[in-house]
Parts: sequence; structure tokens; C-alpha cells
Amino acid sequence: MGIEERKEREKEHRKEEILNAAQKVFFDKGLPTATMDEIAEAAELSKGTLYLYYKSKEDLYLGVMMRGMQTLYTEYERLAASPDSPLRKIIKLSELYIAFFTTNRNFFRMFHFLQMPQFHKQVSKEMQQYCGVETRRLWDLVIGIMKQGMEAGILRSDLDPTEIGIILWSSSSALMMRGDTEGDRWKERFNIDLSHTLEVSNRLFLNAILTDKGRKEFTALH
Amino acid sequence: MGIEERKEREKEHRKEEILNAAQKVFFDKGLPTATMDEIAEAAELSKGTLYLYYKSKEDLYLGVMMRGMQTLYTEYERLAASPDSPLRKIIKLSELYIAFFTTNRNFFRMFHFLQMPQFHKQVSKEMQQYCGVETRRLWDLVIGIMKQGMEAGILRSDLDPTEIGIILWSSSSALMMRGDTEGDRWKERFNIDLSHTLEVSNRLFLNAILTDKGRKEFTALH
DNA sequence: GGTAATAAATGACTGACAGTCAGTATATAA
DNA sequence: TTATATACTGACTGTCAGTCATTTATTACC
Repeated sequence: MGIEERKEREKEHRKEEILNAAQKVFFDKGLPTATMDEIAEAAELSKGTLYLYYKSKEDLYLGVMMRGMQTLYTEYERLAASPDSPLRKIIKLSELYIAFFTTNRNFFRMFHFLQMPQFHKQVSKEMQQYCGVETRRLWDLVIGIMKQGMEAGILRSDLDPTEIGIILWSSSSALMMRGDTEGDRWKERFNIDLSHTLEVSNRLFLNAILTDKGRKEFTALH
Repeated sequence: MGIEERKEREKEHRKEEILNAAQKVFFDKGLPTATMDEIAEAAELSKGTLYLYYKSKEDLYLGVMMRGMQTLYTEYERLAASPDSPLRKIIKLSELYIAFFTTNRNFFRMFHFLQMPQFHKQVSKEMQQYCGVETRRLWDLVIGIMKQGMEAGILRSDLDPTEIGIILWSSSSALMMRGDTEGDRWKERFNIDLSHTLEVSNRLFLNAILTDKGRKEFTALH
């Protein structure tokens, strides 16, 4: 009897359709300005139905955000599995993050949410759990790449791979976030180009964490 | 006729009292959960009166946030005017930011707001202007210290002082933000200590931007 | 001291929105 | 066909930011 299975599939499908509608609205308006009525309208469903599938507006928001996380994860995963050298992987890791920022700006903006503890209250335990697991998976990929670099002797062994991963991520993150908010104002006020600054930042940091061997390999690449 | 002046003073005083009340409530609950009624209650005024002095909840929030900005500015200003060597100033700059994060956690959390363009819509033009000017003043202090370092020959002259300032700021910022949100989870999951990571991050960056002369001076300090 | 004019403060009210739930429609089973 | 379970609906509730007609306090003038 495949009825149960079909129903299950249909339920999943509906959840996806709701996410599609929510994504459109959230991309357009952001969390505070988007309304559940709008999303219901876009999904061609009543508001009540949304709440059958997602516990709160915030849950729905995170559901959409996790799609972005998935996208990033897939790309990192491919990188981790690629036959590139450890050094190239580390370089590409930064480049991928910047590329994600550029081409998936809307998802990137949603990531802000993770930084704002005040909002987390309305998020269900299950969604928090889910986000935690997925985020962890992403970090493990990053940390894994760092470990590879260390084993290959191109990263300073006196550093902790987890710490380096987090520092690398954070140095880019804040630049992108703030650069995104400030937009052209940064360029006008400081005569600063965001993508150039990101490049400089990554180059400086890379140089600081590479061994002599790593640095030699790096200069050989250019 | 000092009546006008007195009234002006009283008005300012009332604005401050409202800020005091708002600060208490916002520290306690954060922007989304705090209500204007609570703030009015805390200020021993009616809600309507709040709106005579601040145009919106967000304006009031930013008013409180700018107090934090002032605090940080005052400390940076003292540092900039101190007789310390340029190298020491740069080191202390990072340390001051970390100290601010530690001792003024509530203000630091408010700074998130600057990162979230979606909220800026409800902010009045005047408040935006005010924030812009004050933020700029802060950046100028930071950039000024970087320039001093460059003139003293301890910072690599091929780098742009503005860019370095921003990079230094951002590398710490994202770490602190995320570390604050994650709290003890980071420690548990990654076995990472935030203050240690911050130290490592700053040391790595410093090493990357110093000249040989600067690096020699740096090692002499320890 | 009394009164008109002005300024400051109030709180009931409005509109918008998240979330609920009693009721309806639709699909499945008997 | 009827009974039962499941999916969906949208009017309703409570909450809250922001408003505005009204009241209260302050100053100016005679």
C-alpha cells in the first residue's frame, strides 16, 4: 500500500512549495518587513496552512536560509573531494566564499540571522537542531581542508586547524557583511573597493599561516 | 532671558532620561522583544511623549547604541593622543576593542544593527546622518593610527592604511559576534576559546602587516 | 492676581500583523 | 453510501508601533 508513501511525498512537496513562496518574499523584503499573509498569498494557500508545515515565521525563514547553506555546502564538498593540492584548496575555499557572497547575495544576507541571538527565541527546537547539525557539517569540511594543509606541511603546525578555519571565515565575513550594508558608501567615503580589500585580507592572512614550504608553493602559483 | 536656554536644557535632560529607560529595556530584551510601552513605563512617561523626543522605536534604539559608540570613541581618542609608540598603539587598538566587547557586551550587541539593512528603513534621516558622522569619526581615529604606523616605518608601506584598519576591525568583529551568539557551544563543539582565538587572529594579522623593523620592535616588547 | 497663549504630556484609539482554532472540504476505508 | 481521517481555510484574538484629540502645565501679558 503506497498511499502513505505518496502522502509523505506530497507533504514534502508542499513544504518545498511553501519554501519557494517564502524565499521569493523574504528575498524581496527581509524578515521584518515580510508578512505571513504575503507568503500565503504567494504560495496560493491560506495562512493557517503555513503553520501546519512551519511552526513560526522564523522557522520558515530559517528553512529558506538553510537552502543557502546547502548550496554553499555542496560547493565546499566538491572542493574537498577535488584532486587539487591542499594549498589550492585553501585558496579556493576563500574564493568560493567570496563567489557565494557575490552570486547568492540574498542567501548571504539571511546568514545574518545566525548572528542575532535576540531572534532565536521564536525558533523551534527542531529547527535549531537542524541548523546546528548542518552548520557543523559545513565547519567540518572547512576544518578538514585545514587539517589536510597541515599534514601536507604547507600550514604552520603550531596553529590549530579549527582556529585557523574560524579566523579565515570571520575575516571575510565581517568585511562582506559590512561592505554589503554600506554598499557604495564605502567606496565614496573611504575610496575602498570591497573585492580588493577581501583579496588583500585573504592574502595577508594566508601568508601568515603558511609555512616556508607553503609560501614557496604559493609564489610558484603566480 | 534664560528661559529658552533652561527649556533647552530640560529637553536635553528628558531625552537623556528616556535614553536611560530605553537602555535598561533594550539591554534586557533586545530590539524585537522590547516594547515602547515598557520603555514608557520605565521612563515614567506616556508612550506618546516618547514620540515627541524620538521618531521611532528604531531611532530610540540607535540613540542608545550611539552611547556605546561614544564610549568606544572616547577610549580610542585617548589612545590616539597617548605618547605610546605607533606599534603599541596598534596593539592596544585591538586590545581596546576586545576589552570593549568584554565589558560592554550589551552595547556591542547593539552594533549588530549597523549590519542589518532591513531594519534601517524605519530610521529617520537625521539619526542616520548622526550615526554616519559618528561612525566616520571613529574610523578616522583608527585610520589615523594606521597612518602613524606607516610613517614610523613599522607598517608595510605597500598597504593602504584604510584597508588595514578595516581588515583588522573585521577580523575581530565577526569572531566576537559569532562567539557571543554561540557562547559556550563553541567551546564544547570545537574546543575553542574565544579570547585565545582573538589573540591568535590579531597576532597573525599584525605579523602580516608589519615591516621587518616593526616585527623586530614587536618581538622586543615580549 | 487673573487670563490668554503656548508648550508639554497623555492615553484611548487605529491599523498591521503573528499566530490560533472552530469549522469546511476532500480523500480514504468500510 | 456512510464513517473516519486528513488537509485546508479564513475569521478571530492578542499584541504592539505609532497617532492625535484632549488635558495639564508653563509662560506672557495686563
